[in-house]
Amino acid sequence: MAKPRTLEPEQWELWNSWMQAQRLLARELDRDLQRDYGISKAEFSVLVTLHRAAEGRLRVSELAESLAWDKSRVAHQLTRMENRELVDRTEDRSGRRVGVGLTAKGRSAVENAILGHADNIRRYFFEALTPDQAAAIHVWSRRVVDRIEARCGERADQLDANQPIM
Amino acid sequence: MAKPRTLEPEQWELWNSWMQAQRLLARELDRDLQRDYGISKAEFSVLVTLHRAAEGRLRVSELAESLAWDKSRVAHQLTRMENRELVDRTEDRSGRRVGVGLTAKGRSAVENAILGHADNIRRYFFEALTPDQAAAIHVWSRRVVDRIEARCGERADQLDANQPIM
DNA sequence: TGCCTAGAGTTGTCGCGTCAACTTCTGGCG
DNA sequence: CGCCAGAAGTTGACGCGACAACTCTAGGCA
Repeated sequence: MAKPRTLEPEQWELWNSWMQAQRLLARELDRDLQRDYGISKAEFSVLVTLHRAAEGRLRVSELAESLAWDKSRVAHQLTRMENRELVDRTEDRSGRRVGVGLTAKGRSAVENAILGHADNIRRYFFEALTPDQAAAIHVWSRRVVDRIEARCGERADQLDANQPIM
Repeated sequence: MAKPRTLEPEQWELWNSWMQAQRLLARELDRDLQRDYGISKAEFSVLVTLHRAAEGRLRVSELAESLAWDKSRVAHQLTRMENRELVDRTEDRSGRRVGVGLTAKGRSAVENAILGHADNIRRYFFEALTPDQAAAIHVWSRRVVDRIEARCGERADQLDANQPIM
């Protein structure tokens, strides 16, 4: 018996409902954050990371590392957020950008949003979950991440798992 | 004891690894599809849906229904894919667009991609999964979808779960 | 007949995310 | 010192996804 060349129907069923769950969940959390606090989940991720940085000010590369985001993604996100005055970038005397911090507006946004967002995660994610389901998902998630990062390793990529938040 | 206002550390841990798994998985599948078959997962979804439609030709609204996508999303996707000559739109005599079908190029792309994609799903998703984890995830996914769709129902939205594929 | 509403489909705009290319700085080594 | 590799950061281009606004048409009904 060679490996089956396609998935079994019940595997497709699982795959589809998982994809669906994942998509709806992300969309719902994003919408709620937008509606209730006026920020997106990408913005929220950046704001939280800055907020819990001890010094309150990070370099782009530290943000990228901490979020496990590509540095160019961080740069684009920061220019959008700088336009919205949620963060500010500081420059050294030569004009080189060298640090990112919260503005007053950014700080209050994240401090307002964080509890509501946690509530939403609990409501949509955890309240649909029994403890053994939680355990199963946790084990499996880590294994998926490990396997993919192992494959990335073959390509000499590096992605430290750190704190993705969203 | 009121409800806790934030998540427990182990809940954050689970949440983070789940989000991470979900993101890496989607990205990896997308990259593989792109590299091996030259199509994105959005394109793949559309092609598969058209491919398994009995008549081989669908209306935009049927595609949207079947994919559980917004109709405007479908329209945008189709114009990109029409430019790449993966699909073609047929018009009635008044020039109104009235049907979408596969081109020869689209058909061969999807027929090549489908087995490889199923393999990738198996490799990344199912091989990291024990049967009881699979069951747990399946139950939970459906519950998440139900809960969110119930909430959407309150807003008089409709989203028939049908066949999301990716 | 003429109106009028509901649905189908498109378009524009914007934020997110990836990739590749580019500049500028920095540190090491001859 | 001068050079050069590599890291830090930005930019541009492009596809994806959501939302709102628009056109057009078919069907119903006076």
